[in-house]
Amino acid sequence: MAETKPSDAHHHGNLKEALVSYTLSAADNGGLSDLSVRKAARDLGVSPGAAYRHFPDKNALLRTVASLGFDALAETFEHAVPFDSSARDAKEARARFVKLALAYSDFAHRRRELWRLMFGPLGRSPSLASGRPSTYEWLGKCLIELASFGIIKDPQPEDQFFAWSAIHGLSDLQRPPTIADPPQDALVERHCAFVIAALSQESYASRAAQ
Amino acid sequence: MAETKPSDAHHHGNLKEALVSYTLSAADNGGLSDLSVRKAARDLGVSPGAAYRHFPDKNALLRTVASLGFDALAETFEHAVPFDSSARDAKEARARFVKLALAYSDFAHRRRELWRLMFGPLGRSPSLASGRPSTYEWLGKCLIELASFGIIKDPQPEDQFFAWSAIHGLSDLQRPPTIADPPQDALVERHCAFVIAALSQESYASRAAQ
DNA sequence: CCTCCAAGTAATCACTGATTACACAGCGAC
DNA sequence: GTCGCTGTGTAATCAGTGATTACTTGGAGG
Repeated sequence: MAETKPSDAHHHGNLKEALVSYTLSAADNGGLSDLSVRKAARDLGVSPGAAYRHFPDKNALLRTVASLGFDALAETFEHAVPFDSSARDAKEARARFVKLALAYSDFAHRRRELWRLMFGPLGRSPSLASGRPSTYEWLGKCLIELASFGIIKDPQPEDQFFAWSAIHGLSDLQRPPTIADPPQDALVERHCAFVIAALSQESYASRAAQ
Repeated sequence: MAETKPSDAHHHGNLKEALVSYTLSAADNGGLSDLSVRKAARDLGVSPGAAYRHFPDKNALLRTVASLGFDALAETFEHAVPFDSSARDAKEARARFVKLALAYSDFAHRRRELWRLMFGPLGRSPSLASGRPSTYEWLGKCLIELASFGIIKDPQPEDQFFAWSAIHGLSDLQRPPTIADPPQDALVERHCAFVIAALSQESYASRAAQ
């Protein structure tokens, strides 16, 4: 049970953490595609097989890193829009929503490879560890705030998903094909305005269902 | 210049095409991740090195396949919403828009690995060959139709990009985290309604700019 | 007919993911 | 203390991979 002990234990110390942070920094330096377990071990001054004491295979390592990616994203959210605080007026509610979207889009842009890993076939572990609220919950909170000031109607689950989709899609595509290098922040703000516009309408759902 | 000749030439014949279609079918059978040039060559009854006469490296093959993916997507569009026909009334314009979104989302769902390849780091070649209109142009046409019946306002480039983002994000995420197995078509329709709602508002852009 | 060149082969390099048998430190039990 | 056990790392090895090279082949064109 010495796994949680962060000091150097006997041979290398905390290899597991070292491998993870190595991979993480590889992702942030554009070197994820040519990351190999062996190179990581080499750079960490350890034999190739050692890594397999901590991860059953390479994908397990990548999955762990993807999971940490979600933690990092939550941290970004927390910095941009503290989860425990609340907007005091309509303008601030709007601003918080935009800030959240900006944080998401920025993350996707700055940490592209990590982001791809997170939403690639190895990621997708819904909410994951760390006790932090998930993107989805964070977004939900912002929407409820917007609703509380009458900016949008009461958010249903599908509204929340729509908002997420729109922001996620924007972050994935990053730029319209027709414009080379758009002012990123303005683009995100514009999209937020669209989302708010959509969610401020009377319920299409009930109208269509009848 | 025998490269365009589709008949069997002398040794294997059209290896290039065979490699491409092998890769394509691998992608459609969930075997893209363990595709290897050697295995492809083996299954095609050819030596490993032969492939490198036709593609400088593995990524080049994958890029070609990604490009074909965009062609296939355009074909799907053409089947769902023929590019040369037009809606005759508002209802049909709406229906065409929904059909386009459904085609997009269906493609992302049914041919997931190919789709991931297309929008992954190897894809992204904007519009590509085959002379077909791109997704972006197709969408633009649908929006213009919607506008022509007064359903939305005149589509600006940013409107078009917003619509694409929303549909793309939906297709990438596929389902809200809270719902296990949503009725896919209804979900897409709902999203389309949201997009239309957003684009039917007076221009937020000009209002914000002033 | 003969030459030339696209298209394939065989052999090889460096490297990778993964498994196995082994070594060794430090801990608690006795 | 020493015995043994478990966690952690090593060394060696296997099968498979992307890629390159030198060599062969077979059909089309002069």
